Amino acid sequence: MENDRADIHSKGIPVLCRSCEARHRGLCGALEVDELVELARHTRKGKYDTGAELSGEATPIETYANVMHGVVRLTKGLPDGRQQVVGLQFAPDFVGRLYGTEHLVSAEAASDVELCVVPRPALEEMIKRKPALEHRLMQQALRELDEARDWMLMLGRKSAPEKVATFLVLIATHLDPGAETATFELPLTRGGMADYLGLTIETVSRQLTRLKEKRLIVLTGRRGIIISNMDGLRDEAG
Amino acid sequence: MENDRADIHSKGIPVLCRSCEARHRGLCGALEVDELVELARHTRKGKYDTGAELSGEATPIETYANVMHGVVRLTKGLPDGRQQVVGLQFAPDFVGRLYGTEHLVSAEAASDVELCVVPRPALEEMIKRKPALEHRLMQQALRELDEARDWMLMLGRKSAPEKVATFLVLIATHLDPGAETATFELPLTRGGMADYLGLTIETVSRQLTRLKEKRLIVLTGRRGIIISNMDGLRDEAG
DNA sequence: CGTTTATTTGACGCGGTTCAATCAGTGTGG
DNA sequence: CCACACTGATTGAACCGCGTCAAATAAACG
Repeated sequence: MENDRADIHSKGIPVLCRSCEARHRGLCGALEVDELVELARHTRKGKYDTGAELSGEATPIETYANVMHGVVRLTKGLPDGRQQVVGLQFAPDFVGRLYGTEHLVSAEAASDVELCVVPRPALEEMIKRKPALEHRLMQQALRELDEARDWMLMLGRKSAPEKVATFLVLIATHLDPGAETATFELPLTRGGMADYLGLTIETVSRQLTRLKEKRLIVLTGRRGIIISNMDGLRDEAG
Repeated sequence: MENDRADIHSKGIPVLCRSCEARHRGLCGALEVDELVELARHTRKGKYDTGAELSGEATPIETYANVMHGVVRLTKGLPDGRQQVVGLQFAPDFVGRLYGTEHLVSAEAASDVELCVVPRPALEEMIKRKPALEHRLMQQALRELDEARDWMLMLGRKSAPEKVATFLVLIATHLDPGAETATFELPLTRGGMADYLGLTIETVSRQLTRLKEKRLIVLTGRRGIIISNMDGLRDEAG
């Protein structure tokens, strides 16, 4: 219903695109209706269960995608199995290394995920004809670079307590900027957080109980969390 | 002389641009001669001594720049003084956060540096008229993002010995890919390396002497280094 | 040369990993 | 509906890598 109202002038918009955030805030917002139709001829919707691997490190790039729903986790691994999360992509983010020949990261579904998948040549050809597309992708790439650098500061210089607090503030801010309190489900398991923060599962767990004992957060079940004192948490984040 | 030969068909090319790498491998390679002339009307050459601050964190962005000579170090800091290097820019890299409102990193001259400085509006306006410019900048942004993610893996998951070895291999590869031996000056002090690797000066120093005792490298004076066994070093890098 | 600054080296302690055991939540089959 | 297994999370104890503090050494510079 809500969507119908919003799309009242949307005659001709592909069904697939009707409820896709990428059309508004994401990549496809740069397209006119006829261009959207053309691009949509090449795209398909892909559903993936939690944990599914979307693309492996060092495999050839055949498709790009937009996240329609869920969270995609980008990781890099060392030969001995150690791994590091290097990116989290939410709707309507673009996923894939534009102009690359092979994947430099592995992408997996951190939750149940829906993607809008487009073959590499189709998108690249459209970009050539439509610089505004590249402009959008540029904006996202620059934003990701900003995030990556914040993240590097955290990985290189923050202590374990600071890292965990930083992570919680980050997620909470992502959901509702400026709130003093927040209740939500963590998008990652303890192991996922550990890989994100460059810590071990045990250390993450210990830091969470420490914050709990300080009454800054409440842990509800496996994934649930209530941040009861955001400012206090921000102090912990350093 | 060499340059004259290369520029034999370069009638009309601005003096400033004659010997600039950015014209060939960098940003300005996307421009026709007349466009180059136009852009050059807005640019100025800036010289900075080692250690000079080019732009501070959280200051407004008024100019962009291309590195003509030397190395620019990008860092982020924590309130208490801890800092982390988040990027190293060599000629002919572009420096500055395109479309940003304020600097998110601090930029300083890691060596004596020459920049080609262009005011923000001049470049942004030219980009609008010339999508190929944005394409070049996109390529660099994506490359930097790739590097940033490698770096995150290193910061988050590698041990101090691995970090130092990784750094040496990286620099050596940058200078001469595929060589089994290399002699060069380190582009950073011990402190610089520490900030890059997320370590302390002392740890960096200890790891270097450890590699020296393993006969993988030879240290000559303060900055000089000879890598005598690149493969051995690669093993150490994990 | 003497001074200054960068680097090396040593001693020590803490933070975070490792290894191991327990606990809690979720699902399954009897 | 409960017993059981399974996976993820917590907790504890021991270890050790790296940071911290302090002192010695070496290189650069006037």
